[in-house]
Amino acid sequence: MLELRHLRTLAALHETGSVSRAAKRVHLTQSAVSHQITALQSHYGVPIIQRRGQSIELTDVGKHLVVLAEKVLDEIQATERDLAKISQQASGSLRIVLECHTCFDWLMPLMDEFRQHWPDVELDLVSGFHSDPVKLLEEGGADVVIGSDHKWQRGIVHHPLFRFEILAVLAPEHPLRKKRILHAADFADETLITYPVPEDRIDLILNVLKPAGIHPQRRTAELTVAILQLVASRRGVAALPSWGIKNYVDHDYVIARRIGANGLWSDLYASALKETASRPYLRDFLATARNTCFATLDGIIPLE
Amino acid sequence: MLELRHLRTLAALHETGSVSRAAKRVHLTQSAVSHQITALQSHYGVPIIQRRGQSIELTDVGKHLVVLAEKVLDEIQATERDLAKISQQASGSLRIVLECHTCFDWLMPLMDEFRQHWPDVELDLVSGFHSDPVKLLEEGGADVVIGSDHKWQRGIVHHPLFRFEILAVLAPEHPLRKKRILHAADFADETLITYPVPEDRIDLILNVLKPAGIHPQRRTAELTVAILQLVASRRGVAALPSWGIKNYVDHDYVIARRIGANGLWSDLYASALKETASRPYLRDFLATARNTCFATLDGIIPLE
DNA sequence: CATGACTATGAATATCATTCATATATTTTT
DNA sequence: AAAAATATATGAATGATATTCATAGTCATG
Repeated sequence: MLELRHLRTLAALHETGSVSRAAKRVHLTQSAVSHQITALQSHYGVPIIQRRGQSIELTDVGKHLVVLAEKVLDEIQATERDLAKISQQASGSLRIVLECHTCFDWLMPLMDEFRQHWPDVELDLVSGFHSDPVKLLEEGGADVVIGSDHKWQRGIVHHPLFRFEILAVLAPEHPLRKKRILHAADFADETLITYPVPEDRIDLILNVLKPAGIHPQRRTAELTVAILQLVASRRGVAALPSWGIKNYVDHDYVIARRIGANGLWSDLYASALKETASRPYLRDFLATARNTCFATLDGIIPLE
Repeated sequence: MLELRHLRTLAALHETGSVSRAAKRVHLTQSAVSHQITALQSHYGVPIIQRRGQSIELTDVGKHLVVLAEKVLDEIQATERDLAKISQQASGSLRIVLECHTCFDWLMPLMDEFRQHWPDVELDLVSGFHSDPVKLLEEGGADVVIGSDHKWQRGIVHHPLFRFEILAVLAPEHPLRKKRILHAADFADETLITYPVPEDRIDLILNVLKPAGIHPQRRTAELTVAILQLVASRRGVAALPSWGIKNYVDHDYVIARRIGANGLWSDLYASALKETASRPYLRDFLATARNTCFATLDGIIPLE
């Protein structure tokens, strides 16, 4: 018999277009998802997915079920919000610390949506730079930290959001355009354009350049668009999330190159105090964050 | 985590107003439903039902979940109809044989609804009296029989619908009004008004009067209203399903009395050939039949 | 053609829902 | 008032079945 678990994986299947990625998305093994699919298919007596070489495609029946899944899962989320309101767990504060500057791109629309759903929650973005954001949580100055730190700490829970690739961004006519993959040495004579944060918070420097003993010039800008403008006008190169630059790359405003043979990847977590993490509105925030990210951001991979 | 199974029992809980009846409705034990409730309550951290002495009442939270459940379950049913249409399993015939005359009361609106959902299914009511309706199934003259027969037969499946009580119906000023419970002997000098079917198809005669050697006079009428009119005008007494006479009893047009200490009960099944029973539209028909019956008919009890 | 990435499948395992047995609570009956 | 009947709750045992594990098959790519 049909269960919500099936609808959840169906939705993930649609989002990710792959059994194994969908499995990660719903925190199962690839095998489990495969079994679920076969179970569904034998239940309805018709195929639901079709192998398309590498990845998979949903059949007509599959698509109908996905439509159902999205509708139903949304409705469930909505009534769970209602339940929180009824039981008066719908107020409190949600002060967000953002370690990843580019993330503001997807966070802003998300915050707008959140504000509508939880009008009684005090929503804020904690501005400024914070050397130890987790300390901020403990001191009560913030409620969630969105960043890549996830070392175990007493009383703190880290909710995995997603993994994304950081690409080098160049002007279209930049000499390095001829290389498909860039390495540390390629950055030696470049000016690196970054957000105005310390070196140890920039993955490219921390994980690639510094280990190779390369220390390029730096120049900073506050906004992603500003960085891209500088790159496009050949003032230097940058390293940004693939989804943050997709539009600009698609329009040939800049070009993007992989960094290192396997690429430079970063993981994003939402961290909170154990107690605050159980609040309905925070759970809802995280759920919708994941939903919208997987729906709107290209090339991201589920974590865990 | 919430699953459809929870929503299904929640809906049953709402319909039946009792844990044990809901359990029967979803084919589980009372214990299982009780466990499900406690699981849900601990998941949401709030009570969902409240004991009201004998039966139970849903809390505010519970009611919200029921609303969700009904919406979601309807949507699932609707898309499952769509799936059948896509995979071209939405045509065929549904010819219904009705052994229980009163059932026409709930069957007619159901047929109207069904016709909208399955426009390509040839829907018919097989009229006339049939001594061996199951034979009709095997001969291909009908697709479903709605009646109380459910003895095992090769190739036939009996889907339980519900159990209902058959009450004696009297004119309000009938002398027998003084008795709370009627027994076989009470019918000795009465005229029994029935549908025009053989004696062995009338539960009162078969299970109560004949064993007691009582053979009252009989008079027949085709329609339930006609029978009730005859009863009201003191031409005799009748024995009809409790839900079939509820409106008339509530308006004091007639009165109803239990037959025998434990009452006279009858079970209703929908029987079909094994192969036809697997058709999507037939499964849908049975599901909606149960749904509408439990929603609209008073005093019926889930079977099995 | 070898290698890596993805999916399918049967068997083993683990989880968790359900049942069983029993206790508690409430209403009805005598 | 006590007893019987009816309804629900609960812990332990059971059973079902979803998930994982181990492995083989498929498809792309350099």
